[in-house]
Amino acid sequence: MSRQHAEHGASGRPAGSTTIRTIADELGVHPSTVSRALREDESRKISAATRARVLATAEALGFRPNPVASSLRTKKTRTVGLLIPRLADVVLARMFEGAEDRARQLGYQAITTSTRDEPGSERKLAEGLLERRVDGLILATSTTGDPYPDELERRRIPFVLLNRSSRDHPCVRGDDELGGYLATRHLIAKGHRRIALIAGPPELSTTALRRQGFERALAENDLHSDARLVMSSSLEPQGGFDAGTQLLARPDRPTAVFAVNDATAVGVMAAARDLGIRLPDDLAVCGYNDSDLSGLLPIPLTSIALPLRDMGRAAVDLLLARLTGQAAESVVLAPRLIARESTSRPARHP
Amino acid sequence: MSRQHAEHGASGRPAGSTTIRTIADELGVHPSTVSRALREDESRKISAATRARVLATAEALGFRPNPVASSLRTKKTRTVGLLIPRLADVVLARMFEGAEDRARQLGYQAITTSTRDEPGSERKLAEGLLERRVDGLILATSTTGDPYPDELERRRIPFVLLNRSSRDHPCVRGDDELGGYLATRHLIAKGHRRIALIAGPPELSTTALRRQGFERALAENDLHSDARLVMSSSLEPQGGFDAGTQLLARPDRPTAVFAVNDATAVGVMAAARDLGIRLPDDLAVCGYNDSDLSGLLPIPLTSIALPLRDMGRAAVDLLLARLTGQAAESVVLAPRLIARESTSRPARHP
DNA sequence: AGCGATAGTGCAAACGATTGCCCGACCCCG
DNA sequence: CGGGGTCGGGCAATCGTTTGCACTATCGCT
Repeated sequence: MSRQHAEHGASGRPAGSTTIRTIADELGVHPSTVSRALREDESRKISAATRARVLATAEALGFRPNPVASSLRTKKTRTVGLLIPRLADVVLARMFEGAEDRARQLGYQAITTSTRDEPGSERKLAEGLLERRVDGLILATSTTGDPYPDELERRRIPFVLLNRSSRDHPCVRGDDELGGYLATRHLIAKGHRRIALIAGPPELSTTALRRQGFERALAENDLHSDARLVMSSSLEPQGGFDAGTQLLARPDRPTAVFAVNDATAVGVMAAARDLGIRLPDDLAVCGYNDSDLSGLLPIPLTSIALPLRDMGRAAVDLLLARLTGQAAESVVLAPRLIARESTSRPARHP
Repeated sequence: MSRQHAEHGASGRPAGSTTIRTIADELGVHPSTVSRALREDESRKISAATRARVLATAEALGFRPNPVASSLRTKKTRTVGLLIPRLADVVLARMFEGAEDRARQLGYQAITTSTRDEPGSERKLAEGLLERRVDGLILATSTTGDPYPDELERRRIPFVLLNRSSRDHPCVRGDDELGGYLATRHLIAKGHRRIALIAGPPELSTTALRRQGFERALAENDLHSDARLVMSSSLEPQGGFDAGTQLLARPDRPTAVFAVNDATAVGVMAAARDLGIRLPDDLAVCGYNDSDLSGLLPIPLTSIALPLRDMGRAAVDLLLARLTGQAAESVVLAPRLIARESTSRPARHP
């Protein structure tokens, strides 16, 4: 209440100037009493009257509890670490937004770092977060052979996987097998029989499962899977462009392409353009993720939509469940096909 | 050294099990000695011999200092808060990556939250970060009338602005006036005389300055700025589409459009397509930011490139300079025009 | 030889919150 | 009136690190 405090306008005193002790002195009670009064939970050890007084002067003094002190004592930081491959990837960014949002709702802070897909950086960065004493980790980075989740398990460090699964660690992901199936079935329904797959990198669960769905759809329709029509690639547009250029230069080129993400699908479209192949008449293309660009391309792109934001949210929920020792069931969310112009024409067989 | 420690494999003991005190006991010295030995800086108050011994057993015991305890004592968290409008925006995400990277290099942790462009959320989220005791803030969210930076200044809270400037607060940004000028001059050089501007929201320094550059280029070439060819818009593709649809439906429609970002430029291209206007012959389009999509569109988009990652880095450097009380000069980085097919044809005047 | 400087450590008090334990007051009831 | 129970709150230790201060050798210098 002194004059020096009055300077700090709208937002009260500078953060940290008033502590639990200031309040205690003001009221002539013990700091521990203040502490208990401030946290509801404490099994009714505080009279309603003093609690009210504490709350009132806390408010009046603009008290902001110091989470650092609290963390030191409780050994909980109310912080979760989120590791993702690249932030500039729209898909991951959206999951991040969901996660960050949900974490904040629950009184947690999400802290995120991107591994840039550099080898070994997943582990290094995760350890960095652990040194900062995050309560748990969300990994959106793991690959199929990745030993790191196993190690975390052994070390009893709470974590969940996001988007990409590995072994049977708790994971929140889309149903990629189903997504691949839906995409391919859609193309088959349009009459396509020579369907290529831009498969992405093989060591990711996402791409591997989309491929399985692709093959299941082919098999169900008595189409043989032609290994020459399945191309590994990066997940960047350039990868789609390179693979697409090879595929489309073949004499018996495919009439449809399923690309495991939108970025490579865009690359394929660019390759087609350079080869003078017109969409959607001469070639159908289906992507994955339904990034916000899909609908705005000159030829709007058919794609598989995933509830990305919900996935981020669910990952946080799952992790927090693990933190409180509850049973943590993996979550698999359903994808949805969004049909657009890029697959609008029936196949024209040569 | 006991057996229970041996279980934890590759990464040493569980984080937090060995403290400075463990080491002190092991060596028969006082904890304060260990503390001093571990931090180089300490003005040579420790003999090389004991330092070596401390370092050795710290290593052997897998000691990881607890930053929470350290923060409590020093009142520094080595953490900076970064506020950005939307993470799913490629431009911002790239700046974020730069910032996060640089922060880590310097022993800091960047923690990021996105405001989703919701009104009032900048302030609310920033205060949340401050309650978490971040050492400083990087705001990529401020608008021209925004009172929040002024308030932070009054409260003596260290911060810098990123991308968008406000008053003369310390800021790292691209030279948007120059960028707007370069884009427009490029279009003029192609022979265009009726050039429209998709201006974005007027309350951002970025868009306002790009517009100023646009008008300077026109004035230098004795072209009058036609208010009917300047359209406010959102920064989303939809905004470009709407504005573009209006502009291009005019009988005396422009032969070129400068859109203040790539997303709206894509929207304009979509509008042109719907109206049967062909690019690049009937219409030239120039965007801004050179997002990685620009080069992959069916008609690759001419755009203005900014060193986004460097901007993120520079913002961290600037903030840290302020934190250590050094002079903090704002940084303005130069943009670069990347000419592509969307502006490849000379203007054809009706 | 004497004396001040200095290097190297130890000591203990912080930092701000949490929490197990204890204690006094009061109530209820036989 | 006494005993057990409950309620409300105080006490002090604790989390792990940092840092001002005090102390003791050792060293250099006159």
